[in-house]
Amino acid sequence: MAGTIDRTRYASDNCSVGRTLAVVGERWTFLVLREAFYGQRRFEDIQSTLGVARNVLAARLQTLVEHGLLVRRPYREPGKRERFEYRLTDRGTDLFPALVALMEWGDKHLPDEAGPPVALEHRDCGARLHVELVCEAGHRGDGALGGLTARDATPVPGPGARLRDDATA
Amino acid sequence: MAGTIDRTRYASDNCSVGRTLAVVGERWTFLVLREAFYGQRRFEDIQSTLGVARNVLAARLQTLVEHGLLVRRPYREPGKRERFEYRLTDRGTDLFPALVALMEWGDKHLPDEAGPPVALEHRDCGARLHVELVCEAGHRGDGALGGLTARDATPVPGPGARLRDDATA
DNA sequence: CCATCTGGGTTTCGTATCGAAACTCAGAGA
DNA sequence: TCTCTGAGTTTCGATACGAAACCCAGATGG
Repeated sequence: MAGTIDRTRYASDNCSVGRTLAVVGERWTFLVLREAFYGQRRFEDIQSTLGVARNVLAARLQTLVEHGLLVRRPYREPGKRERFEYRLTDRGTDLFPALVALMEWGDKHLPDEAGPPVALEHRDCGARLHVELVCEAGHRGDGALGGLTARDATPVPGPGARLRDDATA
Repeated sequence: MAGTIDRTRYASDNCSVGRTLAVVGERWTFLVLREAFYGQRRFEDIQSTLGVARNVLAARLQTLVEHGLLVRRPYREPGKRERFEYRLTDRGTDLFPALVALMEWGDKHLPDEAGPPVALEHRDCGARLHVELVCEAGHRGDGALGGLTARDATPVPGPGARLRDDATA
């Protein structure tokens, strides 16, 4: 894994991690998405369970809508006036593996004495779900589930890699 | 996936996602870790490739060391004085799947016209690596690689789940 | 043995973001 | 008409961030 993206040659400012974090890297964004994954859709519900400041929540919801991770859509309960709720789009649900990866790291390295507060079950069979690094060729690693680790990975410059302005020829 | 953690009953402040983000959720932290995964170890190198302010980099490195994701260790090049470098610990490399998940989301949803700037290869066989949601029972999904999606996942309260203070009996 | 260079930071100070609490707004119900 | 409610917006003090200057210690050169 080490040393395989030569930073004396390749720029770092067009990285997909950086671009992703520009969208979801602010303080409360992932927690808002977590609540969305748990089915929370309304401003008041998210605000009260999360305890986030209302102006900050408004700002986060707005940028998530702008970037297409949530859609703001009207709803109306009987006898109530029309209001708005926020629902995950496919773009939003695609971030689920990242959220689960963060959760699993916390479960392992910052454990609550009582155990994990949330577990993920396969809807169809009830077994536990995990995030894993897998090889397209189907090779398995040493992990409990056969997942690979960072030590099995070699990052290589892809087609979108750009040279640094000051790269030596 | 929807509505399965009842937030009128369960507290949100002991979530593993939240605890993880308290450690790695600040602005530059993931980018510092990314450079660490690419083999960068020295303050000057990280600072110049990332363009982060030096005081902020110093602060991020310090909290990553405090939380055990990096170790600060001395090194000495011949004819130079002793200096320090930062190396990933196992605790740090365990965050690799989260980083890859963020990268893959960016590759898919915020693509560079030229393609991904970085690809991951399996060190042993050269095939591409990906992050996937997998079922412990081995069930496969519809994805290209058989990975599951958020829609296959049901979050359920785990042993560490705590009731809200104001939860109704 | 004095000056300079270098890696790895710390200080200072101005700007941007966050958090808490108060305020707004519109439509439903009494 | 008065009040309630969900969904925000405004205001203002407290943090965090960014740029640039400064510092420190041990090579290295003259």
